Amino acid sequence: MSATAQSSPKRDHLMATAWRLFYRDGLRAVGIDTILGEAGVAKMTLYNHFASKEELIIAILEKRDLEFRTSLMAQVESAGTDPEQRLLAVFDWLEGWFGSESFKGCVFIRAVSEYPEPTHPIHQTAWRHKIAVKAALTDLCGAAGAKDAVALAETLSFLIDGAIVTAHATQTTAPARSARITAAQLLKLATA
Amino acid sequence: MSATAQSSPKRDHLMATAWRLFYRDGLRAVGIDTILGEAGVAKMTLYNHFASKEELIIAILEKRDLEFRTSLMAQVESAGTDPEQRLLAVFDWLEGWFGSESFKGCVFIRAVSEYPEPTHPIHQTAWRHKIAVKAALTDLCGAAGAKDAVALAETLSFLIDGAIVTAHATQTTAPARSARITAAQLLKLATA
DNA sequence: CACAAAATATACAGATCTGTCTATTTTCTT
DNA sequence: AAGAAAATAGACAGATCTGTATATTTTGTG
Repeated sequence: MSATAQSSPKRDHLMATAWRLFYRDGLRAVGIDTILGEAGVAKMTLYNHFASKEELIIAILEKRDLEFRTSLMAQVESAGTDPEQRLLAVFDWLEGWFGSESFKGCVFIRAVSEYPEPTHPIHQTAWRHKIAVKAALTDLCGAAGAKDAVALAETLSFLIDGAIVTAHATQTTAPARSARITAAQLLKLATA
Repeated sequence: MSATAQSSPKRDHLMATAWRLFYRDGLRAVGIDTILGEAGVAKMTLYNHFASKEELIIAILEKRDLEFRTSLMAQVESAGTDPEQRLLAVFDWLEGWFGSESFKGCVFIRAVSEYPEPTHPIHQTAWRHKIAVKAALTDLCGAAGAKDAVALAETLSFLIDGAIVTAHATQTTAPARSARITAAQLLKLATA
């Protein structure tokens, strides 16, 4: 068995189960044995696919990053061609996410929180997601005519992360609407 | 010994040591034995002052909430009487915090992240801090003439939380400046 | 000094943690 | 069907975790 194989039914199933438990309860809170029991997979199968729990977590975070951004950009595309509507579609997407059954905040913020040392591989992997999202926002801001797209994208990133944390703790979708209204105001200011 | 005693040299020392380690490494990452070893205190002393690790964490969070808000409001007071300057002083305070030696983000966001279930006592205690800060912001927004002080305070809360997470992961103070500029813009909009 | 409260050391329980090892069985490919 | 690859069960190591029990020593106060 090659430890570098990137896909296999067992590996995928393991990652799916681990993802569900990690997201629900926390990265440190969930032990390997719990994941294996829930997935119905032998311990050696896990360690043949991943060198350690840490590498399992990193693989899951990278997978989630792709899924997250793919889903988000799909909503942006579905918003049509108007640049402002495309940017605001991000917040509509947030609203849907906040309202989903198992919503428990942002796993990347939570990973950064659980592994607070910025040099830690998990911390760095999680933060790369935020950088990628900010890059996408920068494109949308630029397309919408913002004079300083980088600055607006950073501000919207703050707004989004704050809204996510609040939506998590309060179990409401309202933060998405508040953030959307503010985003529209800020875009107007940034293009004036 | 009364388990409800609210202060004693040993108890204070234990809380100070635990706070330092919890904040540096995470709540779940730090074990009781590590705290006791670092503090040079016997295990039974801890359990005579706190019913459990969970109660120790809650006591620390409540103490930090008070210290945090006291420090923040002191900076607001030092900004004088101009309502706009008082509100913006919050962001100057953030900048100083972000630049401090041991800055590792917001322990309350991190506690919410580590205990993601909203009904968990630690989660709830941490979130009460955010509610209290938002209440203080609402006062400042109202004094500054915001038409909808509650809405502006919520938006500024998002902005602040996002800036904190970014400052943590990037180890920079710049997010405080960015957030300050945006806050000034939003205040202007909210009073127009 | 004498008494009471607080803190101590130490051992212990029982669970849990990540990761390894081995031997067997299943599954897939040719 | 035969051989290779993957997955299995299960024991095991060694550390760590929270919390308890007990007996002793220190500390503070009258």
